[in-house]
Order: sequence, then structure tokens, then C-alpha cells
Amino acid sequence: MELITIKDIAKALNLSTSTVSRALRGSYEINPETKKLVIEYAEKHNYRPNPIALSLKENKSRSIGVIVPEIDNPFFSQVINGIDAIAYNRGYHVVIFQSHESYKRELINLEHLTSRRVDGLLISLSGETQSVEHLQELHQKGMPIVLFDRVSEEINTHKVVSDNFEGAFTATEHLIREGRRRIVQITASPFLSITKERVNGYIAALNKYGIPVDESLIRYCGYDLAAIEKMMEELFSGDTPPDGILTVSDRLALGCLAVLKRRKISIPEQIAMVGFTNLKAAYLLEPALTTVVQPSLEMGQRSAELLLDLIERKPSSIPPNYQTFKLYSELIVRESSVRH
Amino acid sequence: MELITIKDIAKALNLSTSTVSRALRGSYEINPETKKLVIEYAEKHNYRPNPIALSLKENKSRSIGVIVPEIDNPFFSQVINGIDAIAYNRGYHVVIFQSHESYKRELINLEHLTSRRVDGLLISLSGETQSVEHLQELHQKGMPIVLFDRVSEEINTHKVVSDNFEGAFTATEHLIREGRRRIVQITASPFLSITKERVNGYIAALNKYGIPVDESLIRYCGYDLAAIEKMMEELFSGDTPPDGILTVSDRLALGCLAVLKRRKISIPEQIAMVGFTNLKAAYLLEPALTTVVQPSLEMGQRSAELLLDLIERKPSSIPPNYQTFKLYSELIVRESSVRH
DNA sequence: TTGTACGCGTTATCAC
DNA sequence: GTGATAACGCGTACAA
Repeated sequence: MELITIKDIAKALNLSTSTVSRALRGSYEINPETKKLVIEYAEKHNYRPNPIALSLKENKSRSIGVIVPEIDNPFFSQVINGIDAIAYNRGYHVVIFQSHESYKRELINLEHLTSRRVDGLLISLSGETQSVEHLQELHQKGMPIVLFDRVSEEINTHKVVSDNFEGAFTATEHLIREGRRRIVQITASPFLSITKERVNGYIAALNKYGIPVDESLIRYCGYDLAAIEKMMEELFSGDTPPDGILTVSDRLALGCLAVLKRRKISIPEQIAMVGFTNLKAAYLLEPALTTVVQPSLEMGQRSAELLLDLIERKPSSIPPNYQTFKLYSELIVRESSVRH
Repeated sequence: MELITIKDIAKALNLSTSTVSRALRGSYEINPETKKLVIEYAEKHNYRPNPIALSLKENKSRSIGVIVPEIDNPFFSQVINGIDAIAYNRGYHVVIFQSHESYKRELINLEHLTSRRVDGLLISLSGETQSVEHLQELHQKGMPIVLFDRVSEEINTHKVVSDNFEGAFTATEHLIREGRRRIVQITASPFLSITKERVNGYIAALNKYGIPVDESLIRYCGYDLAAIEKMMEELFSGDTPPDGILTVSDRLALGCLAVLKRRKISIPEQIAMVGFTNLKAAYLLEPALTTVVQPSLEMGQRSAELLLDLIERKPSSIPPNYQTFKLYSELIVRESSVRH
């Protein structure tokens, strides 16, 4: 735990710092005895190379930046978990920033990241972000970037996403097969890639079964719980309330379930529901909730692996054609969700 | 965004690096014109001081380490949120480590932290941790440390906790006043300070109302959901099932609610329940759940403020007597929890 | 007012 | 096989 440096070792052993350095790194041919002596002394005094000095020398921080909309969101905290696992194994710091769904804060985060000299960036876009010029600029300056979950077509780099189209398609199809026809999709910011893909999957499923698309059944909604509940109340106050619901996030599912409970609308008897959710709570409390489980942990791991590969490879050997990796989202149907 | 250094500015302006440095820091008396020139150039080329070089020079990393049992736990992700807010405002990095409730991993984290040269440490102990010698050693070597939530008597430094005794006392009293007598407390690792305090609060409330303490109604339980449910099933299979429940964490509350739901035991008609919870989901899905809300965000903020004060103060001026700051936990009783 | 020299911890290069 | 030196970027004591 002591703050011992290579210089201290050199002094103590009457050697030069360069000899000590070589002994420790074992690179050059060196007198085995000297080497042994140095290594023993280092171990005894718990020598640890100063990562800051190394960073300065190598012009690398051995840290990666992560920008997420909110840490306090089960999906993202699970992703961070995955990132964390990979990064620490490979000797990297993870520095986390939150955009709080604000484009402005995303820009500020980027500024912080660059001045902190992170070696690479993992980012999931804010709900407000419509242009990714800020990322492109950074990317062109040589910063390795991997986008995950909420990505953009407009930047050419690696991306890791879940198969949102397929997830929404399967979920919608499940509802249709259970006999539902008036299926509402409750979704988030219309700017997000995940939103667009999920809406497309939903529409494709309706089309497949010849159900006309009713635009009023696609509801875009912010994350504010009160707003979600208000929208839901509205939806169920009309003459023709939905008989099926597809929600695409934890918070949306919760607001939705809360309103159903309050109105004593029972699942699955009166209405069927599928939620994209990462919250273990949801299905425990509402066993009839069919769930599209996001591969959050895996997404974090894959993204981090990709980014670290990009960072550690020489710039000239970075593959010219970036790819989008799609991870499988599982649809989990529980017995109790089948209509009695 | 460019990687421009002080040296580049000096070269471009035909000045020495020291002049540029002074101009930028504005410390020394310097020719106003030169100063203006330098600052303009710096702004134009987006100069940012290299934090790594500064760290090396000042022997400070301007980063703080945070060790939590799990990131993916709503209480801790909220605490991290609070830490984050304060730290970034004051120009510090937050480096997060997870102990995964393992003492061994806590030790490894500590090792990483020190070799990473963090300026200070915020830690909430793992469920396995019984001795804090590892922390004491580090603390005696001069590392500023603030413990939060799960603390230890055996180390003398600042601590930030919520009032667990009071929280459990109030919760238990609430149950008693609703007419419950067989109140079970379902709690976590017996080693944790929070567990002991909550058990004490529970016992004190029973004593106040002359209810004998039944040791079999204090259940220690791991975080594994399956184990929680098994324990609950056991509890409710006996001849005299509880008529009141106090759970002290989100996961325990969830496992508990899941079993009640499965056995069709209704709240509050058949059983009353209070949970320590930070999960917005819980009360939404079960409105009859009375909640002890932990001041998680505030805890993060207070802890970070304390730690940064410790770090930035000269060692000689650190107050010799460390304190434990208790934050208030609010008991939230919703209408629907009153027995009909 | 400005420039020179040094040190923070480490490694690479060159010399011995 | 080992030691001296320079360099990474910055701030500052000291010299001019």
C-alpha cells in the first residue's frame, strides 16, 4: 500500500532506475541475480507502477468513457455491469457520464470526456439527440467509438443493439394470436432508433395478420410517470379501449400496470400485455405480464469488448467497414398469461 | 477537441511555456497584452490542460473510488447518482467498483483503488465483511475514507447513514397500531450495521407495546430470489402465519410480494406490510405497500461532499473527531393500506 | 514581465 | 549488463 516508486527501489539497491525498470518489465537481457533482487524488493515493499506516469508517457489514460441517459435505470445499470466486467479484466477504468436525456448535457459530457483524455467512448444516445455531428467530429479525430442500444445511422462505427424489430414483431404477434385486435404500442422518444425499429416491428406484425394500423394506437410518451399515467387514463376512458398493450420500457410498463390496477382491469382476462422490461420486479408482481427481455448484460460486454479491441489495435488495422451487432431479445411467456 | 498543449501555444506565439502557463492561470502579474493573446489563442484552438500531467505533478488523480456491493441495485444506483452529481461539479472523476457482496472482491477492489491512486474512497461494506482492518490500514496511511449506509463501528472516520433504528421502529409501530401482533422481519446479512440497527428498532417497538419478541420471526436471508421465496413459503405454511411483514430491501420485498400474490393473500386485508424500498415499482404495483423511503440520493451527495472536503483540506486541518451523519428515512403510508 | 530549469514516475535510446 | 539522459505536459522557483 506504500507509495513506493522505481526510484526508491533503485536507491535502496544501489542501482539505476533504468535497471530497475528493465528488471521489473523483464524485457531486456539482464543479470538474473539483479533481476531477482529487484523483484523481491518490489514485492516485499508492494511496488505498484504509477498508472498516471504511464499514462503521461504513453499518452493513453487506460480509461473509457461511457455516456448513458440515466444510471438509475435498470437497463443501463445492467449494461454498465457488463461493461465494467470486461473493462476491469482488461485493465481499464470506466468513467460514467449521464446525459439525463438531454442533448445539451450530452455535448457537455463529450467535452469532459475529451479533456479527460479517455481512450474510447461507449454511448447510448439521449432521447433528445437528433444529430450526431458531435460524435462524428470526435470520431474523425481518431476517438474509437461504439454506440449501443440507442444508435444512429448517421455515424459509421461499430454498433451493438438488440433486435428491436424482431422483439416488437414477436410481441405483437403473440398478442394477435391471443385474439387481440386493438393493440396499443406505448413507446418513448420518436427520435430514438429503438423506437423506430419497435414501431416498425409492430406494424409489420399487424400487416401480416391483416389488421389495419390505427395511428392513434401508437403513443409516444416521455418518461415522466405522471404523464404516462395521464396518457393511459385517456386511452382507457374512450369508447373503444385497447384489448392489448405493448410497452417498450420499464417505466412505461409500470405506469401502465399502475393504471390498469387502479381501474381494476385484469390481465390477461380483460387485456393482454407485453412489456420490454429489465426489471425483475415487473413479472414478479404481475405474473401475467409477458416480457421481452433485453440482453442488457451481454450488450455491455459486447460493446466493451469491441471498443477495447478498437483501442488496442493500431489505427491502420481498424477494419474499414464497421458493423452493427444485433443481439437476440427473448420473449418470455408465462403460464398465467394464457387466457382462461 | 484538438490535442493542443501549452508547448504548442508557446511555439505559435513565440513565447516560453512558463509565460503561457502563467497567462492561462492568471496568477502572476503578466503583460495584459500577452495574456490576452495567449488566452485568445488557447480558446480558438480549444486548449484543455492535460489532467494526467497535472495529476503526475500534484500527485493527485482528481478521482475518487466508490465501492458498492452492486451497481445494479436501485438503492446503490441512486446513491451513485448523488455522488456523481457532486463529484463532477467539483471536478472529480468517479471510479466505481463492485464487491458483489464478497469480502475477497472488496480486498481486490481496494488494491486496484490504491494502485490507481484515487484521492479518496467512498465505501458501503459487502454482506460478507466482518473485519475492516483493510480499511483501517489504508486510512492510517492517509487515504480519506467515508463510509456510507453499511458502516462499521471499528473504523474511526466520517460515516453517512440513514436512521435505520428509527425507520424500523416507526415501521413496526405502524404495523402494531394497525392491530398486527405476529410481525415478521425479513432482513439480510446479519453482519451488516443496517441489519443490526433495523432489528433493534423492530425489537424496541415490540417492547414498547409489550409484545414478546419471537426470535423465529426474525429471518435472515440472502439476496437470491429463489431462497427468499422458499423462506416465505415456509413461513406461511405453518400453523400461525404472520399477520404483518417488515422487509428491509427491495429484493426482499419483491420476493415477499410475489409469494403473497401466489398464495392469494391480500394486502392489507389479511396481512399488512411495510418495506424499506427504493424501487418506484413496488408501490405502484402494490399500492397497499407502506414504504420506508431511503434517502439514497442525499446519501450519495452528503458522502461525496464530506469526502471531497476531507481530500481538499490540508491534512493538519482534518477534524480529529469523525462523525456519523444520520439521514431521515420517511415512512410513506398510502390510503389504500388502511384496513377496510 | 518573461525565460530557464527542474521535477512528478516511467520507459526508450543511446552510451559505456 | 548497466547507467545516464530525454521525453510525456504542466507549474513554479529562480534567474534575468
